Amino acid sequence: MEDEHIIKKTALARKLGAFVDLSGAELSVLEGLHKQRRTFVAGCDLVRQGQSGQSAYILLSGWACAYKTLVSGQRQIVNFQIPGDFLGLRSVLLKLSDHSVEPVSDIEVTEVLLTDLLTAFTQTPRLATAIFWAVSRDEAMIVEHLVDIGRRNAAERMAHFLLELGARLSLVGMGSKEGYACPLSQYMLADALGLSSIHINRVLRQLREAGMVTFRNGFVAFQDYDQLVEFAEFDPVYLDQTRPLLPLQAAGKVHRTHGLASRPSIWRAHSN
Amino acid sequence: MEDEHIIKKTALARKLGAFVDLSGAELSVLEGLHKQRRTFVAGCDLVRQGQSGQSAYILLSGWACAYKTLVSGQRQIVNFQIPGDFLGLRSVLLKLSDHSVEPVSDIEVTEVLLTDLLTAFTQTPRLATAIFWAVSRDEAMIVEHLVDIGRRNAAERMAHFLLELGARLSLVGMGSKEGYACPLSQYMLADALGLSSIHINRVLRQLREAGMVTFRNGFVAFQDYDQLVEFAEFDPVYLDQTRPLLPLQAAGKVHRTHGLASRPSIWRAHSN
DNA sequence: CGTCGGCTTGAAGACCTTCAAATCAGGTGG
DNA sequence: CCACCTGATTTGAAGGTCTTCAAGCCGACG
Repeated sequence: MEDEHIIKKTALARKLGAFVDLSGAELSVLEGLHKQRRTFVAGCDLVRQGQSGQSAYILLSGWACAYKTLVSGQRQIVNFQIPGDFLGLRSVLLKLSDHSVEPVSDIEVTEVLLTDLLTAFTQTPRLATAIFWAVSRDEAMIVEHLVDIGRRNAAERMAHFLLELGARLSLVGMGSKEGYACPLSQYMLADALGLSSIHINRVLRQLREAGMVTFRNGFVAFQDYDQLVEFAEFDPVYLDQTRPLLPLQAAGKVHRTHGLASRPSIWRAHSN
Repeated sequence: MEDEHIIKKTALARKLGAFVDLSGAELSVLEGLHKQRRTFVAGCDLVRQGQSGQSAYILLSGWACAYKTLVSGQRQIVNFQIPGDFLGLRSVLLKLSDHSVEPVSDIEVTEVLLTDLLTAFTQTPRLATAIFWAVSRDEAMIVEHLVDIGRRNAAERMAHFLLELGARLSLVGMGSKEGYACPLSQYMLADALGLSSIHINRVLRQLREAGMVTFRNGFVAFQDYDQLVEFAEFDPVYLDQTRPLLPLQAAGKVHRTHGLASRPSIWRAHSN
């Protein structure tokens, strides 16, 4: 149990460690943020859209997702959280939470209080910076998700999504270039990617038959990682993981995008 | 000129004032964040995707947008900024900026330094909270944008978008329930809403002929505000403006969503 | 052994895109 | 002053991507 505790702590610390090396003192302040430990069952919301006074959590084990529902009953999954991620952080400052958070599998979390967070910021500036970085990175992932849905077709979208998850999981030691365990159903993928579950199924088959990636029995297996990266135009800069966590051969190629934004805007005009 | 300066300052202060009443001392710290004042011409990027060491700004006048470009040359506009909004805040903590920021019209900004921001946080906790709120609200808008693109059809998406802009502009005194001046071209709307510019045109006509809203000659005119709100399922909670800034008759109706998320998850299962 | 949730497949149709081209307003130079 | 040019808007027609409807399959579980 104590041993397990140490392992859990590593997820967030390891993630933040990718940004700054944290001292022992900073690590113990980080540890101090973890208050009450709680468990939630899959499908039972932690945070509810439209309610006030929600609290934030740090995810220790399992997967969760943030989503919004429309009056029509449709829902859109905004992002998925894996161990080491914050849950519901945005909703603590809004009078009413703008979204819900639901465990995908059974999860363990620790509650984190806004006041503790604010005092920690004044005490340990480097930790504060690291947490700001984590929040910015979360936002960058939502933005990339927006690009996914707005400008990529179903297959590219799926490919990009699976690659991003792989990269994130690798950072906390839960995945590799080979693949990872993934508890998501095709219905969840549909709600996340803005597609119908039927089309999700077809797209997965398409990627499998193309020999790029297989998603079956709760496991994502990359068959041709590099081809998939090229197909999805996956450029992990927005994940801000300096040293390529997956030792990519294609590292040089992957970064070809960087100069692109400095093209004169003529290049973009009237593109659609 | 000095008079103009006071007016500009009000945009951010007025926005934050919607969340907490700021004291004179806090307002002067806020004022102290404004460093060098700069001007940018429409179409000339302030922040460039893939570059490092970017700075953040506060927008004083004019409109800007944040966007990402794909290697295929397509682009996705993530959000639009109006006076009182931060520009490029997310990119200051990431080693490489994940997005670009471009002025839609000629704009005036003040640069804001990360170090100033951090020290201001330790000095004036209430101001810190107000700025966290503003950042959370910006994120909530991006999330709602994600829902727009993922789960609403073209007409609903456009309607929702125009209503959100109206609500935001009203908060800084640049719009009302009647309408507002809007410098966006149909190409920009297309890049923002994940549609083709041709379809944008058709959808605008559709909404105009339905008697709900007219967008012509750089001006958005709401013809039937309430009908548009209902059509778009526009629920401004995520903008977190407690007192309804536009005095809606439909206020009671608009908030009917709140209880929705507490439905058992059976209601959502297999919805698509 | 029957049922239930999740996955798979087919066929028809809706929504949106692409291609193509016309109109219109503003600005520029002859 | 007017012809010309450029960029933004508008409209039509054909086609593709994805959705919806419908139904069969499979493994898990009581």
